[in-house]
Amino acid sequence: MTDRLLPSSKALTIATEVRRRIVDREWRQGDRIPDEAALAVEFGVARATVNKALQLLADEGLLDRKRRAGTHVTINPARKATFTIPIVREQIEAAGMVYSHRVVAQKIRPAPAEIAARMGEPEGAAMIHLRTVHFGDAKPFQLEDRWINPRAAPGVEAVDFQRNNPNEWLVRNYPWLRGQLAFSAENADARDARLLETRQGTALLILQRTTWNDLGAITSVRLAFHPGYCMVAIP
Amino acid sequence: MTDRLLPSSKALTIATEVRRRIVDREWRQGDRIPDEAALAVEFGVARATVNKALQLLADEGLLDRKRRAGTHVTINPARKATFTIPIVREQIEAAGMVYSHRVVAQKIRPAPAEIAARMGEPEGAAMIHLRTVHFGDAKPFQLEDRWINPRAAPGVEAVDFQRNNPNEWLVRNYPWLRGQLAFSAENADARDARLLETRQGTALLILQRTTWNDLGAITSVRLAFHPGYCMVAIP
DNA sequence: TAGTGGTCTAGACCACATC
DNA sequence: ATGTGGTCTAGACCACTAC
Repeated sequence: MTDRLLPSSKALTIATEVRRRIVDREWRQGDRIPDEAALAVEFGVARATVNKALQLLADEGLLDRKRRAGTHVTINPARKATFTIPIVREQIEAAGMVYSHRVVAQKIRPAPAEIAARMGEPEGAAMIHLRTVHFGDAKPFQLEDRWINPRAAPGVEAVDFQRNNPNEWLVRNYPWLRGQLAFSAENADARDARLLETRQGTALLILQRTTWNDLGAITSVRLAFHPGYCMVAIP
Repeated sequence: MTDRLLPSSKALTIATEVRRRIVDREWRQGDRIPDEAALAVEFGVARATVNKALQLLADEGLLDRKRRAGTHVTINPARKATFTIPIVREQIEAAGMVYSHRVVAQKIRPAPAEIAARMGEPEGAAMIHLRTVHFGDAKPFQLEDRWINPRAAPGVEAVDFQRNNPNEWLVRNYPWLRGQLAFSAENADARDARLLETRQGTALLILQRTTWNDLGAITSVRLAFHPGYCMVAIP
């Protein structure tokens, strides 16, 4: 009854088995489980292998591990979900549509207070402001409102963003060290509605992202997805 | 200039240094980096330690690793973000507010087609349907519309959800093996608006989640957050 | 077919927190 | 004080795949 596709490594096999014992309630929430040495004997592997398996489950949030106290099944497992930060072009092409984009505005402007604060840069710093619509099969898919800090991304002033997707250019040329990312929902304003070809007031999924490298904030962007868009994560 | 807080382990130190080389463009997108053996010599550690560091960066999406082909800096790094699946009570209490909840509806009902399909259960299967409002300082924070499958969570019929927060009870008693999770935005309908004390049409962030264990789908829930709510992730 | 990463082992030492 | 996990090492064998 417990047979499934076998994970390909010993560590994964052990992780799967331990997960099963937890899900099947052989080991209950709060229980202390056998220590690494004991499990190593039980499974006939080295302790390092058990350690790898249990660290995996601890990362998933299923186990709490502490030196000396041992390993316990998490009582209130606030588990984690991961999602891949989407690249519009790939998203659209993966859906079998033809990708295109149009830059509807590009200007060098002083950063407004809100953006400057979010990026940790002085208010009024000169930045590139871009508004881009991304299309799938000529239907608006995503609206991008981006500020780029030339001091953290030298050379960016010379880029032709009609040819180069701004996100792809940045990510390829200026990898980031640290980022922040938030989801929210907003009612479409007049401009959102016009560019996304929908009605004002429609609920839009908003993804707000800011990234930094050694030199400071690279870029801060607000992505508004077309109505009905759904972003899936993998817990 | 590159001095930062030192990571506490050799593997993390190496990961940090390799990340720095990528961010500082010593190693460019698409470049092949030295193999594990070479880096082990350079850093004066065992190959296993380098392996651990590089696997970490590969998980982050910064490196592509293939046997025989070596390790390359990812060309178009679609990096990952993780967020902790929130537990309402903790969220509210962490914000310094007083948590409370009210079950506004609880019934055993046949699963409607959409829910059954999402859960992979037969249409019309008897399930518990719950509607709960979660409050922070008596202000509506989150609206929960949940279906629970008693066949995957035996004993659930007897639980008093006025006393036990449904999510906490389930998560403590029936850990899940597999889950699905999606974000979207919806305009508040009449009921959403009434329960969240807002206006109809307001944009709401929606989190839709379904979880499974060995016995089948445990629960499927739609969480609607109060207007303006923002969910933060850690890339 | 040979070079690369993936994984495992046996052993070791250490840090930490509980007992 | 002592038992637990955290980490590292040196060595080994294997799987994959680019050459």
